[in-house]
Amino acid sequence: MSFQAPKGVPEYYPPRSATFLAVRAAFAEAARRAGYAYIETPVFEETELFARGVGESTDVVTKEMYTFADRGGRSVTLRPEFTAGVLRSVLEHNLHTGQLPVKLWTTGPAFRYERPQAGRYRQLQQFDVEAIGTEDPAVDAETIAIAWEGYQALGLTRVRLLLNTLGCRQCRPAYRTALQEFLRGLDLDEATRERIEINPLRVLDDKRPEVRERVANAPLITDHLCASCKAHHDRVRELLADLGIPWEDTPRLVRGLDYYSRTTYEFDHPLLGAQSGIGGGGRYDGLSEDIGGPPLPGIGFAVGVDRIMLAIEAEGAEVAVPPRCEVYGVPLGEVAARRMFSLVGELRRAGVAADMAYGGKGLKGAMKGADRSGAAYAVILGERDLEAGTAQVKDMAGGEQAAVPLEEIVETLKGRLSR
RNA sequence: GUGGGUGUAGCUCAGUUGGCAGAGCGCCAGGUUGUGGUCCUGGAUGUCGAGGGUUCAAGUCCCUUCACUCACCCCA
Repeated sequence: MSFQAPKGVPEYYPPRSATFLAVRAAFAEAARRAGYAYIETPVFEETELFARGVGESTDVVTKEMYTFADRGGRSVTLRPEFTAGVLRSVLEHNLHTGQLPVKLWTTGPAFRYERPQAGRYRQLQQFDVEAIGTEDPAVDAETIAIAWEGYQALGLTRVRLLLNTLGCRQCRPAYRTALQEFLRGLDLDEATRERIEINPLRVLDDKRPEVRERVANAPLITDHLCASCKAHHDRVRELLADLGIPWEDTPRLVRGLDYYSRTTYEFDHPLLGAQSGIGGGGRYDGLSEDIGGPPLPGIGFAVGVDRIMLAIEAEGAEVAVPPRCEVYGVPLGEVAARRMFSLVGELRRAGVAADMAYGGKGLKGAMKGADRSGAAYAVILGERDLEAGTAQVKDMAGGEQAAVPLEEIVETLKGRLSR
């Protein structure tokens, strides 16, 4: 076969795909319980939305977007993240004119044209939560708690929450100037010197040891916060403490998208290698105005489903998945196969996960299928059984087998499975 | 965009100074014609990534190319 999946696009197929769905379900359940409703937004949007929403100076916009002209000549872009599209949809459909905050979740693929590596893909799967229309720090803590609950539900024990604040339009400019003045005095390479002028905060986040050393004494945002940002940040931390969620104050944590303000956070996993961020989010109080909307504060996060899969596998966490098959039918001969087909249908309508051997397999092959299906029970139906009006119900784990009248099979199996 | 590593069976990988293409797992069949797993026996499957070169002879050496992968950068 000469075709292969596009570069940097992970695929999930059985049995791993069951875990993929379970990851989404764990976060969806946490969001639902917190009063968040589902929103479905487009996978692509007008290019301009992302350019203005994500920020012209970000790497995501300048070199990572999947942008193309459609047949009508419009420039469209596959979403590199969710927030801009969700906010656009909220504004377009006037969801913000009702009671606030508007609390939403969504999930699906996002796209960034990057060189792939472990945990970094060109098509990445995210689970996204947004709370739009309030500055209440309780909602900052609530979104963090939803992500935290998701990780807990999946059995992940090594997740770290890194917390920071980036200040607001009042206090950040002065800090930014102070930081730039400090950084300009350092001996740094060309690319880094350019970043000092474009986005100086990101220099703090550099991974190279020699750079880390040089910026060790850089001024920190936490020393330059205005009174309201400081109060906001303190309250978020108090509420996290109330919920029993542990965090690490990380004053150097910077996020790559321009719209963040005040609360920013990242979830990190120590077993993942270079791409260790398994989720991240923050407040975006100016974003609505950036894309032409009214003043409308918001906060949200996205978690990376691909990286969570890697974290689950790295930790060896056992994620519960629903059974694929509880009862497996083993028919012998064509007449029995036809009867078995309707019996399997009855079982399914009764809520039992049921499958059967197809293709006229022999007993041995069909039993092998029963074994591999993971079913707790096999139902064997041959000519002798048909004549007697019964089928053999076999307990796959113990091996015991007994004849059960065909009319009683569904009830018998439902009873045994519920134990 | 920059740098490193790796391409051999469905999967994970051995393959010596250049000399018959291999193992484990998986798959199929039989042992057991109405019974799976465990066990035993047997079997099938290869463009050695691709193209070119050196050589009596290339999986092995040389060149080119493609793919995958890890890291920088950046981010979920």
